[in-house]
Amino acid sequence: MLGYPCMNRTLRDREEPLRCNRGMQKATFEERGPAYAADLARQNLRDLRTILEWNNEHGIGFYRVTSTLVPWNSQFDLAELETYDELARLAARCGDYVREHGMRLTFHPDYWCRLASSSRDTVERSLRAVEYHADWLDLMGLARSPYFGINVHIGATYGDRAATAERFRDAVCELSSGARARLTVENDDEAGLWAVTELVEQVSDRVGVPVVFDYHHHSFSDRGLSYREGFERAAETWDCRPAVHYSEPARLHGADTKPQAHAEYVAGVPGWLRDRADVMVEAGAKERALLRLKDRAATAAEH
DNA sequence: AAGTGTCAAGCATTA
DNA sequence: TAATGCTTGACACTT
Repeated sequence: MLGYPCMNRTLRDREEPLRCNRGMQKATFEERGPAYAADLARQNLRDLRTILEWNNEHGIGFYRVTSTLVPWNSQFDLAELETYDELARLAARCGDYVREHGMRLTFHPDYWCRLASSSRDTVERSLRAVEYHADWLDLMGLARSPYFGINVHIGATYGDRAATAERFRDAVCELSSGARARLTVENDDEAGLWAVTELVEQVSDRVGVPVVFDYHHHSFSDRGLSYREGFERAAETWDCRPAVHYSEPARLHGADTKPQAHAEYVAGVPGWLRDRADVMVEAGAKERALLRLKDRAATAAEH
């Protein structure tokens, strides 16, 4: 399966925009509190169902859900919301649809989720972030498996790689069983950060967290492994179908940007990767990049 | 209605 | 020691 992250531009551009990432700034949250967050969450969950239907109708089975699905969820528990039952019903409608159609969802908490931080406060906030993503998956009734993963980066070395890996493993062991069962870890996009091999050896082999192979990031930290070799190392850490990320550098498409920047579209996902994994295509044009790929494939088949 | 500056959270780099 | 980039949309305020 192929997938795309978070925003469906086609549905967002409608007269009545559909989206599942309504949020608010701090001042508004302080003024209006969890009740307003619950109202936005209701609209987000309602639209998520429609986005999933649209995806399915367009042959897209894989989707990354935004972390703003329930805005400000770090500040309250879902269960304490007055509209909890309604949110639970709306979430269940999403999960039911996913299961009925054999689809796959993942989450990707933002870059301040730092489970290996040298600051204990940051670790605790990060643990909390993973937990509330897991709450959402529970609410949807989706399996406690990395198939419905919560994907994070280590994202720093704090000047001591071994100590950082150890803190990450310790944090993994602090998670609830439901959250831990869903956690995945992805290779970083800088040479000095975490490469596939390091994640496999220092995290996955020790505490069983599967490694999400990011094809583009691998080019910054390949440690001498080809793309295929990097993928193979990561694939061994999965006991279900691996999830991987694929994107192409914007530079390859003529943009004058830093090497890490993603292109708007992708020319094509390698067949060997598609055969073995579900591929999250991270392209600026989001779902339109996938539609273009399918279009190209159909055109090629005619010739 | 359209335009603009700013935004919860972390870290590394630079000035 | 303090500012900046990351990556990007969307919020919130101004015109």
